[in-house]
This record gives sequence, C-alpha cells and structure tokens, in this order.
Amino acid sequence: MKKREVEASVKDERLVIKRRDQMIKGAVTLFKQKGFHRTTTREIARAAGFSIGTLYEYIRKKEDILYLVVDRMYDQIRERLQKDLDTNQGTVEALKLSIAYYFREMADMQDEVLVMYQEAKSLGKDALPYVLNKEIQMVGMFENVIGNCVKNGELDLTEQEVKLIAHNIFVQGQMWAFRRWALQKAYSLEEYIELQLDLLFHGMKEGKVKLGTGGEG
Amino acid sequence: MKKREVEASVKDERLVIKRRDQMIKGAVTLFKQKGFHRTTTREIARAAGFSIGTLYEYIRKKEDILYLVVDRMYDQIRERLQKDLDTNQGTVEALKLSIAYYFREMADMQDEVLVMYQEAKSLGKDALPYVLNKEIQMVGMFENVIGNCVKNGELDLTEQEVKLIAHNIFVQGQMWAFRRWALQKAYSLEEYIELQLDLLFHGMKEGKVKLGTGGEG
Amino acid sequence: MKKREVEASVKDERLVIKRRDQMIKGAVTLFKQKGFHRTTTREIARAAGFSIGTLYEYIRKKEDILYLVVDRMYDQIRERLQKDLDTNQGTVEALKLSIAYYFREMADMQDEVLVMYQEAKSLGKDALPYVLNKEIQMVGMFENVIGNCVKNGELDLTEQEVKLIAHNIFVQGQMWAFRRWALQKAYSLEEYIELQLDLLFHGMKEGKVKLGTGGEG
Amino acid sequence: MKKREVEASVKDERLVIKRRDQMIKGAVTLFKQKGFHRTTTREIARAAGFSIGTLYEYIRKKEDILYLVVDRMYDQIRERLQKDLDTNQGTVEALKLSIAYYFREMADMQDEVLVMYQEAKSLGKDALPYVLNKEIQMVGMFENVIGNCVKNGELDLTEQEVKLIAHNIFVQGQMWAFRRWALQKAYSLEEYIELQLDLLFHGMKEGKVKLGTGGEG
DNA sequence: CATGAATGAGTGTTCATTCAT
DNA sequence: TATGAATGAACACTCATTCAT
Repeated sequence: MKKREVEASVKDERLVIKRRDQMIKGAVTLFKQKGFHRTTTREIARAAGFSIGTLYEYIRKKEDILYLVVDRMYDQIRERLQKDLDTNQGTVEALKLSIAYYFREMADMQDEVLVMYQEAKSLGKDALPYVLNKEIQMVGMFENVIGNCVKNGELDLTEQEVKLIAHNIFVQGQMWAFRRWALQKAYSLEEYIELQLDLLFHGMKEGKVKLGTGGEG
Repeated sequence: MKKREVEASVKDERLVIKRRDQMIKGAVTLFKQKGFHRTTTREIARAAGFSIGTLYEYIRKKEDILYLVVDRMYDQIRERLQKDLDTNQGTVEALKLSIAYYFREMADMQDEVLVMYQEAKSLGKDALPYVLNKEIQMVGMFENVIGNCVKNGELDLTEQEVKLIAHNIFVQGQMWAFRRWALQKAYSLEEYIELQLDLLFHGMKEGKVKLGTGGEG
Repeated sequence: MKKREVEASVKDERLVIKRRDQMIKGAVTLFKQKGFHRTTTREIARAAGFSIGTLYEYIRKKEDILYLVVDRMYDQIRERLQKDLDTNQGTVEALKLSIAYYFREMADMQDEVLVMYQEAKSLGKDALPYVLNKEIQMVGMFENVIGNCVKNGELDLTEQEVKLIAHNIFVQGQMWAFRRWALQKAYSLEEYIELQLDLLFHGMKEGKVKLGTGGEG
Repeated sequence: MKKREVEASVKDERLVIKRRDQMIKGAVTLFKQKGFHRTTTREIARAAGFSIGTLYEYIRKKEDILYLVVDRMYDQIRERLQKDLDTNQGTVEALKLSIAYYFREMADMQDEVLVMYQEAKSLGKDALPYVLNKEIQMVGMFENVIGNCVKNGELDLTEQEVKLIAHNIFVQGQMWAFRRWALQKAYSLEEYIELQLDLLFHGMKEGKVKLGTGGEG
C-alpha cells in the first residue's frame, strides 16, 4: 500500500517537512487535551507558530492533520520496534525483551497512542484503510518474531494462536495508555510489564487442589 | 456513586423510557456510522422518529444522548453478566463459561461497544467519572469470580495478577468489537473465544526443544 | 378608542377574569426580573399556577399577556388618580396634593411602571396606539386640573405650557422608578416629591447678585 | 471605571473601527424599528454590509452590539457637551445655552436615544453598571455648571436641588425622543426648548388673583 | 510564501403555539 | 375546561476553508 500523500501548495520540500513537524507537535498536544473535533484549525495553526493561512499551504483539509499525526506516530513506533526486532530474533528470551521494549515505547508515547486510539475513526474513508494497514504491519512484526520461535521449536503454537497473541500483545501495549485511569493507579510500568509477560507465557496458574482431576483431561 | 440522572421536561415516566429507547436505538446506529461529533441532533431525532423539539423534551444537551447510550449499555451488560455470575461461581469451569458468555454478550452488542469505546472521552467532566466507575464495577465482577477460584485453591494467583487478568478479560471482550476489521476476518466468534480462553489459562505453550534449558545462560 | 379585547377560548367570563388575574400577577413578577422577551410563556403559566395549555385558553399570543399587564396597570393608576382628582380640583394647593399623590402611587407601582416603561415598545402595531392613548388620557387629566387653576386665575399659563407641564409631571412620576438606581440613593421619596414640587412651581431660584440686572429684563 | 472593551478577532485596529461603525449604523436603524430582541444578528450583519461570519469577527456576543451602540452614543453626546460646557461656564445665560445645546444634540440623536432608552436594561450585569456610570458622569456635568452658577451667586440652590435639576434636564433631553409621539405633534423642537427652559427657570407662573395670600393657613 | 479578513453552511438549542386526550 | 406532549421555525454562534494582498 502506497503512502497516502497529503498535498501541499508549497513546493520547497524541506519547508514542508519543517512546517508539518511544527503542525504535528502542536496538534498532538491539542488533540490530547480536547480531542480532534474540539480542536480548531486556528488553534493548531497558533500552536504550530504560524497563521491559519499558512497552515492551509501545507494541508488540504483538517482531517489531513489528523492523518499526519497518526501516520507519524505509527512510523515512529514501527521504526523503533523494527530496529529492536532486527537485533533480537528467534528466541523466547529475545521475544520477551522485545515485548517489554514495545510496552515501554508505548508508555513513552502515551499521549499519541491515546490520540490515535480515540480519533482514528475520524479519519475519512480514504485514510482509514491506510492506517489500519500500518497496524496490520505492526501486528505482523510480532507475528513474525513469535513465528520464528515456533519454527525454532521454542514455542508450540498454531498459526491462529500466533496471530491472536500478536494482537493481544499489540492491544496490551495500548492498554497501558487507554486504561491509564485504572492501571497506572494499581501498577508501576515495570510491574505491569512483568505481570503481562508472565500471563502471556504461562496463563493463569492452577492451584494444587484440583491437580490431576477432571477438567479437560 | 449515584446514578447521574438526565433530566426530562416530560413528566410521564413511561413515555420518557419509551422515547429514550427510540432515541438510544437511533443514536447507536448513527454514532456507529459517523461518530458522536459528526452526528447531528436533528439526525438523531429523525432516526428516533420524532422532531428535534421533541428530542429536547427528553434530554438537556446533546451529550446526554451519548451518556444515555453508554449508560444503558453498561447496565445491560452488567445485568446479564451479574445474572450469569450469580449462578456460576467458584470453579474454573464456571469461570470459563462466564468469560465465554461475556465475550458473546459483547459480540452481541458490538455496535454499542464500539460507540462506547470510541466516544466515551467525549463525555463531559461530570459524566465521565460515573462511566469509568461502571467499568471498575464490571472489572470488579471478574476480579471476584477469579478471586473465588483462588480462595478455592483452584487457581494460584496474587491479587495483582487477579486484577490484571480481570482487565485483560474485559479488554478482550471489547477487542472483538474494536478490532473487528482484523479479528473477524481471521476467526469466527467461537474460535476467538476458544483461543482466548486457552491463552488466558495456559499462556504460550513452550515447545519441546528447549525444555529444561535455561535462558541465554 | 374602544378597549382592545384579548380573545379567550373559555366562555365563562368570571373564570376569564380570575385566570387573567393570576396570569398578570405572575407575569409582572417575571417581567420585572427578566423582561418580557426573556420570560417564557411556560414560566408565566407556572407562575400563574396552571399549565401552558390552560394559558393559551385565555390568550391568543404571548404579546397579549404584555398587553394585559400594561393595560391593567394603566387602568389602576388612572382609576386611583381620577378618584383623587375628582375630590381635589381647581386650586393650586389641591394640584400640589394631587401631584404628590400621583408620585406616591407611581412609587408604589414601581415594578409595574418599570415593566410598562421598558417593554411597551414590544407591543405590536395594534396594541401600541391603544396604550399610548391611555397615556394621553392620563396626561390629559393633569392638563385639566392645571387648566382649571388657570381658569381660576390661580395660575397664569398658556395652553402649550399647561400641556408640557402635564407631560413633565407625568414623566417625573415615572422617573422615580426608572431612575431609581440614582434617585433613590440620593433622596427619600418625600424629599423627592417636595423638591420636584418646588421646582415645578418656582423653577430655579435666582441669587441676589444679578437681581435687577440684564437678562430678560 | 475602565472602558469595557469588546474583543475583536481581527487585529487591524483601523478595520475594527470601520467595521464597527458600519455595524452600529445598521444596528441602530434595526433596533429602532424592531428593538434589540427582535433584531437578529444576521439582519445586523446584512444591514452593516457583511456576512454573519464577519460580524462575529468584530464582536463576541450579540449583546456586544448593543453595548457598542449605547457606548458610542454616550461618548458622542458627552464629548460634544463637554466641548460646549468648557467654553460656556459660570453664568446663567451660558447655562441656558448649554441646556438648549444639549436638547438639540439629543434631538439630533433621537434614534440612538430611543434605543439606549428602551434597550439598556438588556445589557448584561457586566455592561450595565458601566453604562449607568456614563449617565452619572453626564448628569454630573450639569451638576457642575449649575453648581458654578450657585457659587457665582447667580443661582440660589441647595446641593440636593442642583442634583435633581441636573437629572430633570437630562431626562427632558431624552423626553423629546421617547415621547416624540406626543411632544413632536404639539411642539417644534425650538418651542419645546424655549418652554422647557422657561419652566426650568421660573416654574409655573402664579396668576394675580392669589398673589400675597397663603395656602390653607 | 505568509497573512488574516471574509465567508456562510451548519450546529445545538429554545420556545411560542397547537391539539389530542 | 385543563393538560402537557409534540412540533418546527427561528436564533445565536462556530469554524473549516478561501483568496486578495
């Protein structure tokens, strides 16, 4: 899927990138505070440090800004994650480290995650599939590393299981942000990571009482 | 936390309930399609089958509609879940059934879940804590059943683990709705339920290769 | 000019009068507080002690209520004034007493005066002339008494002067109400009356310096 | 009391003044015809020659327009009056000229006076005191000139009398506008001025009959 | 390239008035 | 007669977007 280009009137590419950086920076802050819909283009322009007229030299519609924000965020996360995964592959130990790394990255970008999370559906019919595609890619990255562990024989999972685990990991990374109101009261980030990893790998631990009895035997 | 009452101008309680039912029904459909912000009060009125004037006889502000939708949904899910949990308690087997039941309920209310999920943050400062409280209650219900299994000795988990598992279950119930674009292509609902249950209880299964060996030691 | 009748659907005349009394009473209070435009028909109905439906059994349009209020007020003032003037006629002394009486009456009906004063222009093109006519009648009453004093030889004034004095008196009666924010801080009602009477009858008193010099001599 | 500034979104001060001039001009005409409440913001925008959007670039709320109108009017009258009073001070002759001048000014601004008079109470709790303060200042200007005549010995009046006379003059200036329906049928402006001045300075003239006799003594 | 004034469709909300019960 | 639910025209105000300078 090709990159969905947001058209700019300005030709100077350097400038386009610079201005969009300013824009995205300002927009994230505002979206975080008031959401996409309650944020006006004027506010974004002001936060970015230029006029409303200038803003529209670099985008076509308000929605473009949201797209730019979300797009940038995905790229950042994916880039970092890719770099990490490239160096750690194939072993369960490496997988654990990568998941932990991913959780920490997501915690680091909490605000952006929240924005993406809550406003993505505001993207129009054209931008949405592109964004979903990025998610699929990211989930795919986890599928790959887990899949490698399976190939190695370190894990024994079906393809279906691999896919779902990848989704679960992906969502649990977001959870820390979007359920912060509950989770961050109960756990530190490292506690959260440790617990989730444990659950991910071992599930709920059975007690001794029923050991050997009934169940799925 | 007391119920946050949405005031109506109309006195006839029966009528209020009836009209609000119509309202909620119409609103959910619209919110799902276009989100809360892009849906106009006029559209909601039309979808509900009455005029804009009548709509405002039953609410005070547009936000009230969102609150009504979310509130109703929570109540429904909680009520059904409570009823289920009341009859199935204490065993892992019952817990599994309850989780499956919960997943199915959430799948059944996909649209509402989606709306709640993406629009909840649009609720004002007064309604939001009330809604979050409802979530806490629902998560608490799962904490209880799992906790009972721990007391029985059927499960061996710390309080922290219990809490996080409850959150995970809760979120996985929502996942089916808000990640439908990916999950519902890959799994049937029953497959999804079975897989998630398996992962919840057993985690990733290790292969035989590395059995007995340490990490990178 | 015939009385402008406000049509009622209800036939029972006694009831019409009773309900309209309730209505006027409630309306005056509300108009005083928030003005005619900011007062809703529902509020008036509630203040009157019956439903909005019932309200409309006794009037045709909201404006009718304003008319009813203003009309009632004029009638009251005129009635009282007439009674007073009937018994005190022809002498300057009696005129002074009547003016003082009128001032006191207006002070007594301050709220109503204020309402009439500020909202009269909200009366439609049909009701307004009728109301203005009532004012003309009241001014005419003063013209008469003053005119009688002229006929008696107690006062020496042209018709034009008589008319203007009548207007001045009329307005000075209202002044106490509509300039209350300034006058009632500086004067007691009786002081106000005494001073105005003095000025009315003697004008500004010249000092001794210029006596006999230049000017209009 | 500081000037209550009405905020504009537009930065160009010259433009703000120009557009507000258009606005005020259009608004006065409309307010005169239909009153403040019955005039819509769109009508004002149209009358001013620009769009509703543009209107709101120069004000924040509809009420601001009323405030602008009233404020402008007070400033104009006071400015002119001040200029006049600065050059004519201390003598009864000058006082008469000033009063006549004031009456003519008010007649010149009839429409604005009418608007101010009938709609001032529609100003919110923040703007009203500011407007009343302007009235107090204007009344104060008359108090001063009259007071000077007293100091000169040209007039023999108490402070209380001076204050009340100032109020009377002020109101009589407005009267020509708000009782136009009666006064302007009976008098020319110059007749009105001459008569009022005469009454102000000499009051009602007693006839010869009773000369020398007391009241009811 | 940058600016910011101008635009007007669109939105939430109100409220006088009607009419079936 | 009395009620109050229903209606929808009307209103104040917002904001994305354009375009002349």
